[in-house]
Amino acid sequence: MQPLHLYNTLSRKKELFEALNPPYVGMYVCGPTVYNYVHLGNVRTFLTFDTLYRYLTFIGYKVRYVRNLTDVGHLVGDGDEGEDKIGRMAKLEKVEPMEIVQRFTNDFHTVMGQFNAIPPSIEPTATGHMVEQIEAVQVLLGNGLAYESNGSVYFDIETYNKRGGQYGKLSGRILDDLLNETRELDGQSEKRSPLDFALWKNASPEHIMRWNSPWGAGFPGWHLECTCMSTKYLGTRFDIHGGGMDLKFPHHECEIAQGDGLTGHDPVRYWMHSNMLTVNGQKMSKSLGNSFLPAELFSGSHHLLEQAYSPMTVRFFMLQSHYRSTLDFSNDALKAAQKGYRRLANGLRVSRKLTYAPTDENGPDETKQQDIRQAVQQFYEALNDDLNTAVGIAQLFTLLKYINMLYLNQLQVSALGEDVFNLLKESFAVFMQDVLGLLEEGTDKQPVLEGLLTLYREYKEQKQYDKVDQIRSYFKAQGLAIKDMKHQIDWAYEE
RNA sequence: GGUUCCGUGGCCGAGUGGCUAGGCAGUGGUCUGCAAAACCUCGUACAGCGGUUCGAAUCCGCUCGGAACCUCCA
Repeated sequence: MQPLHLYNTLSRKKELFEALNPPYVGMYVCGPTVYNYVHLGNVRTFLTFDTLYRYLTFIGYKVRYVRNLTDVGHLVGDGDEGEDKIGRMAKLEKVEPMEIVQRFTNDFHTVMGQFNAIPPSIEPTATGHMVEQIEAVQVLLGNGLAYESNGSVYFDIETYNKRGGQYGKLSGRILDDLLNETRELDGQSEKRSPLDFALWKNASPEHIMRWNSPWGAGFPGWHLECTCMSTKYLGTRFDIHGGGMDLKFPHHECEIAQGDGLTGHDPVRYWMHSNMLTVNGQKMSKSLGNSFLPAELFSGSHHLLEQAYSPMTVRFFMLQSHYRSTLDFSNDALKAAQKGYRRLANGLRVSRKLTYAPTDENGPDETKQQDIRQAVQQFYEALNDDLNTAVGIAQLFTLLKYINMLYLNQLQVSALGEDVFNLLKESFAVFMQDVLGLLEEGTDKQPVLEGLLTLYREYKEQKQYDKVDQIRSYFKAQGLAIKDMKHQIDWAYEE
């Protein structure tokens, strides 16, 4: 079997994944700026890396997963000018900046929980690492890779590149082109070059988020926090750095330059980027006005949504595509995903009831055994191939078919043999729940349903079809279906 | 304009030289009080043109169409 390969943005190739210090893996993912609600596009990135985290753990790595919260330094508008996003919200609402941070941090955690994302091992904040950031600026000033100007400190890209740095190598940009294309902006005169980015910004008197520093009161630049927090918790060399594609330039480019300037090398071994969620072919973003919030999705209350969709439907929808492809949101696609997910969820429910209790003397069917073994094998192959969850899910549907056949007595357990039966049952549950993070929804209602079903069986026995139909309508209203099978009666998730 | 990427059957979406991905919808069947569910069956699609090759959706070139980044965004 092919071992795990991951696509490295830096080399533009799928590379064999070799942990720097096995069995440990360090993974850093750029988290949200907590100045507003996360929208569905943001969620895609976090679910991608949640799946990677799950899979790495599943195949035996001990992963330290660090995902930060940006609670200062991310500015509105152009480049290094403009208001702090959180500071602006705080002013608008006349509250403390930390109230803004707390509110949207809470929301973010709630939302990620709804999507069944595992919390990271460490979730550091920029404001909590002011000392580290100031120290980093001092080191870069000492190196001659940064310069102070009017109480602000900028990274000197020209010097960095003269010393062998390759600013632009991650995003495939050439320095001269960047210089020619960069718009001259007002107020950038304190920079030596328009490409230079802020490590520390002088705070104007009305700026409410400010910290004392050797250069006066100010605040850290957005790029610096990730460098400081990733290397603090994962070391000066760590395995994986992830984020959305739109962070490649300039954010991750700047991180490489900072990390290189501080440690003498890029701390990151594998750079990974997840692609965008689009709506009608265009990137979902707040500025385009085509974004919607998870809460709106769950309630269906948005003009782009024809109905409500559950968190697991959305998770399944996202996993059906590859993380490096753009994924276009549409109601038709979501509805299809909902049905597909519900079939799987039903399989999960049903598979728990299956036991190995052969009732005949027939021997195993080698073709079927082989089919199941192969599907299990191909699941690993798919995930090992740069986390190809789409192909992994295809295997799940192969396994589902056998689970359904066993459940409906269309196939006898003896045809599989005990080993393959157990492989089928366990693999399906583990792949779906542990690796892909797809849970069965609405399990709390199940006792009530079971009670109704008992009544249903009685009425059916007595051929009281009007009452039978009544119960069936009730189930239908809950989005469930009653199934009358040869040997038993059960319910299932339907539309 | 520069950089990168994409264009797959009714819809979504994998696949990157020969081997049916998968899901949803649709067809016919088995089963059934009627249904539903489940299972079986059926779809020869790869933007267009040219080239390389024994063979291309997959490689190369051109054309058309779309996107992301280059300015805050996961």
